Amino acid sequence: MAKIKESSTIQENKQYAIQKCPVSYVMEMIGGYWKPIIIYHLSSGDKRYNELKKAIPAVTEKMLIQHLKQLEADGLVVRESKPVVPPFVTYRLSSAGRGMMPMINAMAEWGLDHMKGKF
Amino acid sequence: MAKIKESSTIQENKQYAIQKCPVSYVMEMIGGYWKPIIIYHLSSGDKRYNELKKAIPAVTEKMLIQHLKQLEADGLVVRESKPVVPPFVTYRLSSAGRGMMPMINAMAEWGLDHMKGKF
DNA sequence: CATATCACTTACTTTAGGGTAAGTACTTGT
DNA sequence: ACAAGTACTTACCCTAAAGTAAGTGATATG
Repeated sequence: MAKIKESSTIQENKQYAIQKCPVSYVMEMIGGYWKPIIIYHLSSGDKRYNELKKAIPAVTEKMLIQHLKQLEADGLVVRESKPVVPPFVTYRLSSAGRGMMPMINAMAEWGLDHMKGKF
Repeated sequence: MAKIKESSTIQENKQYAIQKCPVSYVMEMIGGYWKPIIIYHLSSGDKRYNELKKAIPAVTEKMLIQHLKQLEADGLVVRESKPVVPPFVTYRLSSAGRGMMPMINAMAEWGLDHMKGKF
């Protein structure tokens, strides 16, 4: 996975933000272009890798798998693979992942309100 | 302000995400490293430019002003300047900005819970 | 008359994230 | 023997976001 140069100011500032600010911490976890969309698709139930791929046609395989790995590493998503050929892999939200649904809904609600010009 | 090459796939995908997904839309607005921190400092009342600068020592002036301009352009923050010398400029949350506090609080709550290992 | 204050600007560099395209392993079906 | 299906990997390139450092304008103050 992409190497990071942990001596850069960018990294230092990011760490600072993530540690000082729980909101930055959240955004670090769900901040990729495709992550909210992946989470949305998983919120309605487990999906196989290929199902996600078809559900989100614009995403490339590299990005899809990269985001899935990150979500898994952050404990938001659980990956389950059956040792068969062809492979059978399913992804689903962990309890932490499901636990963020109220937050996600709050975000979506504000977003929709703001789009519509409320406030 | 930074020019964007709107013909790139990155831009297309971003537009797709922002339009399809209200959560991505929200993150586009509050997704800079410093934006949540700026919003946090403004949530307790108006601040002068210099007060923000002092309150967030690690941010550079370029980033601070850039994020403030974006927040203003997105209607989250209001800028008020008195035509005096030296300048006297204050920033405060707009009603839309204040309207996102419940959402921000939901995010912070989940973030803190997750940091502490809840779920 | 030089320096300080405030709120920015501007030109340039670096880096992390995203994108493209091709390849891998393993087995079943034709 | 060859293609098809599934779930990835890998190597390389491009762009937008972030950072660095210096400069601007208008006035007041010593």
